[in-house]
Amino acid sequence: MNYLDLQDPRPIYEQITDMYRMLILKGAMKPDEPMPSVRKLAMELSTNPNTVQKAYTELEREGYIYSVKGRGNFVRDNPDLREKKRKELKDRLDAIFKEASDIGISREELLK
Amino acid sequence: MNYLDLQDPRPIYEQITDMYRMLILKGAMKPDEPMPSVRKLAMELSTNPNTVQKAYTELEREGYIYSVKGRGNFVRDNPDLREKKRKELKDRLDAIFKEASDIGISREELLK
Amino acid sequence: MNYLDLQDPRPIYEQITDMYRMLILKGAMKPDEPMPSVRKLAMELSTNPNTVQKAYTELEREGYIYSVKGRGNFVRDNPDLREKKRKELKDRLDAIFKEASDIGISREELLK
Amino acid sequence: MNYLDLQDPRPIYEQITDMYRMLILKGAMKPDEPMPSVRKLAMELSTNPNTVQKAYTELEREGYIYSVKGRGNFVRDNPDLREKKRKELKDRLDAIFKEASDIGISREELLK
DNA sequence: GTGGTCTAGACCACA
DNA sequence: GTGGTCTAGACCACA
Repeated sequence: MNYLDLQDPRPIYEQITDMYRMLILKGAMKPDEPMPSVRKLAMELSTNPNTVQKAYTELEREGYIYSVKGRGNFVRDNPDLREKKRKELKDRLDAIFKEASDIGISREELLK
Repeated sequence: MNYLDLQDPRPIYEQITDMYRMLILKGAMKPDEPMPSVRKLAMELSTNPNTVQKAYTELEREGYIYSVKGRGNFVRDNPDLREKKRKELKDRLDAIFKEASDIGISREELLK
Repeated sequence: MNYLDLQDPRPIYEQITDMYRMLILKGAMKPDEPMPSVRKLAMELSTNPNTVQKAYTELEREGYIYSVKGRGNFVRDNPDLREKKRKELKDRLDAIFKEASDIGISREELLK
Repeated sequence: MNYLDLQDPRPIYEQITDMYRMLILKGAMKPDEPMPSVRKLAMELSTNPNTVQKAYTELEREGYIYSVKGRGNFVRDNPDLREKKRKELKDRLDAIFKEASDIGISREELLK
């Protein structure tokens, strides 16, 4: 089980979303598998339920999970997410290459 | 001269540091060349002098500029900066490759 | 028989009322025809009997069904329901047209 | 100035997003015009700053506004929003027509 | 002054 | 039990 890193400059809710995005994209959590309950995860991470709720709301908005009132949150079956993530990583890669090229460092020099 | 992009989510002081880091690394500003005065740049960017000051303090801390009391700020002659920056870009690149590999996307798939 | 869509954001009891409202208005269920028993439907939908009970109470309140103590629930003979539903749909339609017109989109532009 | 309707079953934060979505789409608020500050709007609506913050976060996510740290929130220049909204209204319209047709009510009967 | 994050705790709807 | 909304209040970064 992963724990939060208080040294990490990212806000707690973002560390939680990042953690579950990876678990879901990696296939470690399968479609329709239940997410930990908001209150339980808050206790496990020694954080506030509102913070977990905020993370879950964000994951739902992004299509990673869905929520059923009174029952809990569940992993969504969303095959597009992987492709979206690939594109996002590709864009970040290109931004780095551009930054490098602006100061005269070539792709090759960076990759080697 | 570049202007600030208010729609950019980065804080203003960071947009300023980023801008001057690039200008210096690129060689567009030479060692010992004077930086614009804090007040003048603040006016040009229609921002708060405190914000420009914060950016300059950060650039000084990173070794990009030096300040002379009563005279202003100047570009520092620092040949290591380019290598430092290359390393930083390389690290960010590797972080992306790791993130990709964690969800089963290879370097090759990302680069093509 | 329709099943519940757990990814549907509507609460389960509402999905049940919606389903039976349609079946009754459509004539797929006739007056005095018995509704499935609360327990049986709960099992079929793998949901909680309390949830089905809540749906039935709502359908009764709206005049779609009537309940006979000890015997179960039955479709009510209620010729006004169709007209009520027509009016409700009409109202929702007008609300959409108003929302559109507020931002300068005409009925015609929306309908085409 | 609009006030909240406590009778309204929608949550407060949603009433706020709905209100500003309309104002922006209608053109009553222009690109780069400042939104009321979180604290000020909270006072005006006699609600909690967190609730306004939640509304603004949602508006930002949907592309209606952008936020500048330390300066405030501003209306975004986003010409796609109107088309998105038109599509959303169209979809809701079609859903009503489908519901009607399922119980034997024609488009014409509903529109007249 | 501005927004953003977080905690503690209440209350509600739903299953 | 579950999630969702809201309040009150603190603290931080930024301009």
